[in-house]
Amino acid sequence: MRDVSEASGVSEMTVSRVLRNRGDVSETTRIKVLEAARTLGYVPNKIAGALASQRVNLVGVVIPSLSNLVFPEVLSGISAELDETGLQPVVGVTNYSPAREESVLYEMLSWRPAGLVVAGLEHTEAARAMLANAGAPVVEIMDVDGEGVDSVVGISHRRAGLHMAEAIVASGYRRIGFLGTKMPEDHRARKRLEGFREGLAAAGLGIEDTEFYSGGSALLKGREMTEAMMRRSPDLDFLYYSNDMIGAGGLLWCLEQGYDVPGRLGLAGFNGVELLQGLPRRLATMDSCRREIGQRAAQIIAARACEGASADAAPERIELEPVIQPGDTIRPPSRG
Amino acid sequence: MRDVSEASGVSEMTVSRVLRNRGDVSETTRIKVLEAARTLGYVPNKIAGALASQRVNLVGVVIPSLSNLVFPEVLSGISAELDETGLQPVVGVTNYSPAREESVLYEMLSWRPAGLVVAGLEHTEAARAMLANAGAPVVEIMDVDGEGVDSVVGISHRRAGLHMAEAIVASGYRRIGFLGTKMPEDHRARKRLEGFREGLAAAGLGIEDTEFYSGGSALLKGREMTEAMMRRSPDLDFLYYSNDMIGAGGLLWCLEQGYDVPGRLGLAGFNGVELLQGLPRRLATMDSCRREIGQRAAQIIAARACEGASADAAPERIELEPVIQPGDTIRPPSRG
DNA sequence: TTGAAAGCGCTAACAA
DNA sequence: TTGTTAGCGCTTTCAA
Repeated sequence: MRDVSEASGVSEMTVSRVLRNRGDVSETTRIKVLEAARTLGYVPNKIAGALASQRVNLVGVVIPSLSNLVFPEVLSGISAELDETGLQPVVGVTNYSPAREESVLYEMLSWRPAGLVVAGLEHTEAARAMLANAGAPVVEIMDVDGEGVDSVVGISHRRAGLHMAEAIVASGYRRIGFLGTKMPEDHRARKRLEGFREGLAAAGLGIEDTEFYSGGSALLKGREMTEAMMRRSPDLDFLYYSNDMIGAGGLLWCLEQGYDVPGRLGLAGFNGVELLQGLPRRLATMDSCRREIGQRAAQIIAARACEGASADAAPERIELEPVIQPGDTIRPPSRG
Repeated sequence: MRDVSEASGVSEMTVSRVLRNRGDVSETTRIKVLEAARTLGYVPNKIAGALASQRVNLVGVVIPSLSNLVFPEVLSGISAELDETGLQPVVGVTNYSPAREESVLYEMLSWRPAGLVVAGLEHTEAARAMLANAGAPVVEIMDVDGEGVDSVVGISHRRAGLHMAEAIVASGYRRIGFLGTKMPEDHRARKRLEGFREGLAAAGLGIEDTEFYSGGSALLKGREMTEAMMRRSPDLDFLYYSNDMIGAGGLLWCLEQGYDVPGRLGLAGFNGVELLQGLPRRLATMDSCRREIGQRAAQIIAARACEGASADAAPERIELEPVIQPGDTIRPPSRG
């Protein structure tokens, strides 16, 4: 900035004011400064600015993975929403490891971000403590089944599973298999499964067979697991998949095998991914509201960051309602 | 830090040394400081640290989109590689807009990042100037067809298109349609198409019909465009898609219609996405080396950032070789 | 092995 | 409308 100040013959303070559109500056000096800045290719140093003003335009976003389509979509919602506010997302990936989450959080907090968006409600004790003392708005996203540190935006995965179970039962299916990921740290998938079991139990039913995978092409795994399960338990009349990709793989396999879907065999996934629209049949699913979750979380951060209302603002708690999209792979509910 | 210093009865300077594992510090004080830091929940302020040391552990990553599967994969490669180096990616999304790219770059440079990874070689003049004067290693990724500002890691999309054309011609296909995105700013898709035309021209052929889309579910668009094209130009014997998702949609449609694939009609996409593995037939494609591109770019940044060898290090230029994966939707080359 | 002084590049607060 | 002063929280450099 010193250079700009000298080149324009204006004090550093006034240069600073021009560059931030702050305070009253005469049009004459404004132009002088801007011109000097441009010809010098001056880029302000936000590190110094942030240190001096105690204001940072960075928002930390902590997610488990980038490979799982779902998180880029959330991130995309966040990024789009923040764009208009001058805030910048900084992404940290935990690979579903609580320990890594802890260190990613520590790293982020050392930049004194304007806000923090973290996937999930389950954290180590140390991570929770950091979030509680972050001195910035924190939004935990994707899940509302549990206690948040500050604000929470998400859906109830437990109820998502429950409702899907009810829909399946209402359609007259009785012998049900479950296929999912082998991920002890995927708490949302676990909660869906728990809710699902609960919903079946209410009708006196249970899951008759399960199949889990990890890694590899989800579409392919869906095929393989479906084949394995139907060979092992040919009497099943419904398969519930923990995500749409494996569900899509299962659907393709079933169609190739000539199964009567949804008559003889019903199928459902989870997430409501765009991909499903191009399949030969639309897989039943449930929208997980990913993009909207990202947007709402970003809005909360932005609102808190812009107003000086950090400490006194009450935590928000937004529960979105995932809706069942029956598609073509579940029978209509049986009457009476 | 002042608190830690007081609580441990050690000078701020020594606290700083302990917290950074720098210089010789007696085990006694080390423990005292660490303990004080832990009980106080102290998180160092990297803003102040960066300002004082003129060192930042942030790496700017500028990509056009997060919705297009491809970029999260690149990002994932970058993130994985940086993890081990203590560097942190900061993502900026341009939505394929050169003007937005310019402002995202400006924003990033104001944080004085340790390095910059930018998708593509096409930038506004101002953006180029910023990159050239970034004072940090810059890696332009995905594309090598053109001049880079500093280092470049990618593939030749022109040659990718060219080679696919050669393979198609070699397999005896003659009446070829092209289906792609309607995106003037997607220079890589444009270059592939140019290379493709060139390859066909070398055999005295041309593209007989084209179809472009924008927005919506790529799989579904692939179906719709394929149907439209085959109704309009039923004599086509090959369809080249600018990405695998629309190719997959096209493949599903063709199979449903009972087309003899690859006998009567050949198909090929681009990217080599994992998804293809679970389709009824493997779509011919070409690996775009996305993850490796991200990794290599991150390696270059990391190497430059760690050594003090910023200014003097020669730019690297890494061209990866995409390989055709013929899958099941292109005939074997016809003999002699 | 430890500490003291100076200052990184900017902005808040106040003065002119 | 503009300028001056002080200092953000750390690290570099030098001295002890």
